[in-house]
Amino acid sequence: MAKLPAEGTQARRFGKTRSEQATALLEDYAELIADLLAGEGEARPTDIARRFGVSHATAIKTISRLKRAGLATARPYRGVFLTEKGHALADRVRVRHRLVVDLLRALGVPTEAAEADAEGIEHHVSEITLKAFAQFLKVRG
Amino acid sequence: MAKLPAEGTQARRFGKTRSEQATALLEDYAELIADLLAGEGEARPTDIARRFGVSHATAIKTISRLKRAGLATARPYRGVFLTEKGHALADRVRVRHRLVVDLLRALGVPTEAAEADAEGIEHHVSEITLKAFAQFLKVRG
DNA sequence: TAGACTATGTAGCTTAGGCTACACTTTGAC
DNA sequence: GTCAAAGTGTAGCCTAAGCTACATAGTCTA
Repeated sequence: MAKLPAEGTQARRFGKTRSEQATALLEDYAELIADLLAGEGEARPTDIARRFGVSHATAIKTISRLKRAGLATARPYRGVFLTEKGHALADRVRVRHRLVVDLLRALGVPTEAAEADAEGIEHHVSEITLKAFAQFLKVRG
Repeated sequence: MAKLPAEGTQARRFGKTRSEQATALLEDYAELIADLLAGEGEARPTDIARRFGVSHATAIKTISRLKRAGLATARPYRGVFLTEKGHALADRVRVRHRLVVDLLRALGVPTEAAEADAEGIEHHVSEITLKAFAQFLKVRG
């Protein structure tokens, strides 16, 4: 913020409302599930929970939200799968993640830190900023 | 994420836990309150609510959390003030925000978008990444 | 000084994301 | 085929962040 918007400007670009934060989590889940499906052939709640460092109950609850959002399907004891919409989201997220990590590394951030920070940053990068990142990486080689 | 951590790696660098998100909001509040105090001489709940685009009730509740966290003081109908700790936090946040915005602009992101994205990004930038940003800006002039 | 308007505060509801505790399936080893 | 271990699911709790509705306090003007 730093600069006070003039009276009445109705500043609204603040700290990512609840729903935006919720979306970020669904994005992470979609991405991880896609990775698990690609790498292991299946995505089980317990694995998901372990990777995120949360309890399996928490993972299951979030998976329910994924289902409600039309991003995933799951049958009891049969693992989680992504819908077409879920796969599309995962793909977009993966690309974006890659770009953010590459940019950070290009700026001299060590790989470890770049990967870690990208997890948080990526959800807040707009399309226009993403374009700028890509352009910078291209020009800079 | 993209790369699956080897079995047992206990990947934990994920989507900013609840408490980290909560911290981000307190940071935003501290920064805004500091701005209001500096610019207007006082920080009233209604102004804070308006700037964040939330109801005054929500703002008051968050102000209570600031108090509990030892970042602010407030007496009924007498506005909000920052403790020393709160001021220190606000200063750190301001510096970090500036750096992120400057970096984005240096990468070619338009000012508007840079300001907007920085609001979300800044809370996820580690010290080491911040250093890299500063270094890049210095070198690049 | 009385009202009226604005600001402030409180209560109670919702959703999200976390947890633990407990119950029920599957699976794999005898 | 049984049984134990591992995985899965459910219930119920907590905090945070949002809301609306309502009640109370300050302030300003006629």
